[in-house]
Amino acid sequence: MAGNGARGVRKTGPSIGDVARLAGVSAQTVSRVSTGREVVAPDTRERVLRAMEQLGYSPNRAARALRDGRYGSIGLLAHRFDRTGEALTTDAVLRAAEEQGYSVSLITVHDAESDKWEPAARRLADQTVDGLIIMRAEGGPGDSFAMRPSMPVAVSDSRPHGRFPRVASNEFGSAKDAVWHLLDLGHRTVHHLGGPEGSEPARLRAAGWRAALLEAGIAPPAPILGDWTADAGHALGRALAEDPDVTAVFCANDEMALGLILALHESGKRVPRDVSVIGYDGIALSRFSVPPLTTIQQDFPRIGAELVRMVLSQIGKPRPFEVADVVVPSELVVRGTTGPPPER
Amino acid sequence: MAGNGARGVRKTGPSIGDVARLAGVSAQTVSRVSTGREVVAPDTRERVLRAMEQLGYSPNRAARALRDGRYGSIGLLAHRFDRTGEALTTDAVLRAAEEQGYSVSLITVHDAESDKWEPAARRLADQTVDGLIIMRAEGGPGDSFAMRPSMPVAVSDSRPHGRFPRVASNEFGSAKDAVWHLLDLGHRTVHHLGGPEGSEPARLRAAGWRAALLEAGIAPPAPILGDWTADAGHALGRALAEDPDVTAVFCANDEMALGLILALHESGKRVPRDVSVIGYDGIALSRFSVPPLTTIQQDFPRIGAELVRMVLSQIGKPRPFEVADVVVPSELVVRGTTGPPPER
DNA sequence: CTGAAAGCGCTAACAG
DNA sequence: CTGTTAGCGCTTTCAG
Repeated sequence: MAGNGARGVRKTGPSIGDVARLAGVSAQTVSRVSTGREVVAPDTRERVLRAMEQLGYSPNRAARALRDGRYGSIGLLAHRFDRTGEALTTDAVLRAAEEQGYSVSLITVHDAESDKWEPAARRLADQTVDGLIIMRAEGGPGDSFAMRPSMPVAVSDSRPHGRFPRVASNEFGSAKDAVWHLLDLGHRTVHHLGGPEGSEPARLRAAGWRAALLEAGIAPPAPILGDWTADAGHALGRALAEDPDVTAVFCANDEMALGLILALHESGKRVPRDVSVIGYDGIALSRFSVPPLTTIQQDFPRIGAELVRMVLSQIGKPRPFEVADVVVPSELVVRGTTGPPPER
Repeated sequence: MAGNGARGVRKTGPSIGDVARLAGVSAQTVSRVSTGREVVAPDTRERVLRAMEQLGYSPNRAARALRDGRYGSIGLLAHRFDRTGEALTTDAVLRAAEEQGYSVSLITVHDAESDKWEPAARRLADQTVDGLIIMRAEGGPGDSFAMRPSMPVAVSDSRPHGRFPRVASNEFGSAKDAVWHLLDLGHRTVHHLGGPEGSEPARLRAAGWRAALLEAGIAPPAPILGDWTADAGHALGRALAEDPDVTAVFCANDEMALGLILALHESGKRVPRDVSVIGYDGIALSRFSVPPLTTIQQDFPRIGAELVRMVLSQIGKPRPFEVADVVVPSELVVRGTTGPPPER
């Protein structure tokens, strides 16, 4: 037979046609049973179900996606998924997505350098997703961020480009609250153990810290910048621990705060008697450090839910989307690592 | 025109045909440029690329998946993704998968009850994945676990059903090592703060604890069972903290250990002077507790990589698969929470 | 209530 | 080097 084409095509498993053949009906009838969207005679239905069972049939989702023009899946993009903030947001996104019948695909961008974002975005546009959530996009996405133009996007914790709707928490205000809490306790200044350059949350938290000090008429000391890890908090914390002027430190996240606390202990300083420490995020373990950590509690479940809502609300709608940002409140939780400064 | 069919079909974006039309070539030539698997004349190539750029074309993956019979994606199934162990494994799986050109789809089973596993599995068989990794499958999958028969599966930390290849760490042996470390320090017995019933890792860790005590001729005290959270460790730890016979506790994970340590502090007990504590997992924060936690360090990156390797090695191969289990070593890391028992 | 046809977008094979 | 053809599996429309 000449030019019969389509050689090399691979079959996945039993198809709707196989079931139809076995049940002695047409493929459409199998489809009707499968989707349940149309009426089928009870005995026909039975026969089809038995055939499905027997063959271990399950519908081919690629075919369905091709036909429907949608995948039923959203992509979640981040540098990594093993840090607490990302893990909590991921879990929340997953739950919210599943509630809406969507699955979640993970995509990493290995490096914070913005040149690496473009290939990632290209891979992404290729991805089998109907929408995209960009989580904690440090260093990116830059303006070169190429994206399938019709792809719905929601962004968390990133620089506003005016291009994508964002979910953010009131980091600036919460950071100010944290610093004011320390000033109200009587500290003459507050040091800052910040997040890395290029990170938008790090920038906002530092800005809030600086603003509170300036409001109080205090010249902000030079901040120390870490990479969010407890390791960095510990290593950089040594310098802070040796400095007798340091009586209060506002940290950009809980992990660094916990690293700092260990460094303080190793230097013979007591928390909070000698030095007060505040973290940021409210990770589960912050409640169980010794003493329990005073921190800014973020509402990760709500952040995840809002991100999903934002992306899904864009699907099928024509651009321009409504790009209103959503602010999810976060608030200071005073626990055991903050107190008045030591008496001179 | 009669019976022309296919109404209601949705287009996703610019297709290969649109590009072909604009560039004045055939669809196949566009495909050739897109895949790069065949030679195309340089000027034709240029024209096609320009057309792609202009239309914002990116290939429709559903169509490609349908044709190729593969999705380029693996599914990762768990109860939750926000706990440290899961988050670390997830991150490792993602990296390993990406290295092999696969993306990762997350699927949750909300409840540990095994009746909930079946719908999840059904959803899964439907999923656009070429293989499946089941991570920390507490309470399941039971024998009723229905699965597309040809679906490659790898399982972590679960009961061996002899049906799926597994990646496991030597939990029994490591737990024994931990308990022997405490006995060697002079403790007369070791208590156990265990994981929930129905969890295979919890069962193995408890078994190792029991075995070590029996080897030493000590009758194991009744274990206390928690749900892996620091909260549980803290709440259940109160009883342990009040019991004067308790001088050493082996905990089934780090979070519970940290909760217990806080409870001990609140009762005025010092760690390790009054009570020694060992955790399990080696989460990042275990190094930074005060004092740093003695624990069993798991090699999460390697576990993730092995899981991916196992699943991918099955793809395209006929059953029965080689179902050899892989054991990833874990080992005791002695830090600051263990010491000799207090003198009487 | 059921069957036939058609096409979503892609690419392997073949024929120029 | 490029075009034609066919079909992966599914579901909507139309005709019976």
